[in-house]
Amino acid sequence: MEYVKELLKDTPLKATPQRLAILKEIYEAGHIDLESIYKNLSNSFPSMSLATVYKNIHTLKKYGVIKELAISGSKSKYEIAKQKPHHHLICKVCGSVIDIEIDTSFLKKQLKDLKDFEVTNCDIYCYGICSRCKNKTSG
Amino acid sequence: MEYVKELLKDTPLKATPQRLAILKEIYEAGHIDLESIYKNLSNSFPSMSLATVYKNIHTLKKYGVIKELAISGSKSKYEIAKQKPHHHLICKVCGSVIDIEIDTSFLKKQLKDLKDFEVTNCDIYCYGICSRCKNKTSG
DNA sequence: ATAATTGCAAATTTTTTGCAGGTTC
DNA sequence: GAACCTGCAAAAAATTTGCAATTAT
Repeated sequence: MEYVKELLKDTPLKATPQRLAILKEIYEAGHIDLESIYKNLSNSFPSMSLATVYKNIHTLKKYGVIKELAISGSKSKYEIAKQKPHHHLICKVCGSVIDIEIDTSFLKKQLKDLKDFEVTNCDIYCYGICSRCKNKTSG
Repeated sequence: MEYVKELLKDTPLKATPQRLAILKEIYEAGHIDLESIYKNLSNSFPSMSLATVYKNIHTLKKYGVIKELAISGSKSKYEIAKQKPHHHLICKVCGSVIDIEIDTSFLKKQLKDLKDFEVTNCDIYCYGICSRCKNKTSG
């Protein structure tokens, strides 16, 4: 619980048990959608209301504690924001998300000189099939 | 209208006036969200129902005629799928989307040898501020 | 003590569905 | 004429809101 509490230290947000439980869920899952957070917590935290999850996702995103991954064709997933810069592999079959480090110096080079747009950050989503699903299909 | 009709030729989809109007709207807008399609068409096509827009977006996406851009923090936008490969600049202020061609050879090189994932395609979303919004802010 | 947060229930918004009538190929 | 598509209205799902009671700092 201490790790997730740390995540709030630069924000005005209070460390309520509900909020910490939500953060812990995201932290442990790596990437998780809102409804799954709620369902998973319903066991360990029966009083948790869905509205609280919504409100927290909104607030945590607003303060940059978590980051939303908007995934084409399925629900958004959330991850802890403060991590080493990385991008994402997304399995088209099972929907799982895997972090990947990509050297983006080439990209920055290409974007630096745009004259009608000033880029601050890029998200790279790589779609394909994970080894687990691939083995199921071909095996 | 002929251009958008062409887009359906490799699919089993019928060229209804509603469907063509939706495609034309997406084609002309470049990138547009579902509700805007409906609202824009409500003038020129008063009988168009929202359910028809939903059903068409779903079907057109399924057959690869259009592509969904999942944008973190706002509604998905749709674009015509058959275009020269490109990626997207997204203005954080006004939400506008601009196509950009990026040389992704660097990326492919890095993704080719992953052993636990087989990448089929990548989407690059570059966030920042467009010149129009920048001029408003600083001017 | 103060301001923020929760949980609930209700309201709102978004998306899906079933079906009768009409249309495309 | 067969299969598909539309529009409507209703249903279902997702998200937001207001507020009284509670809790963190």
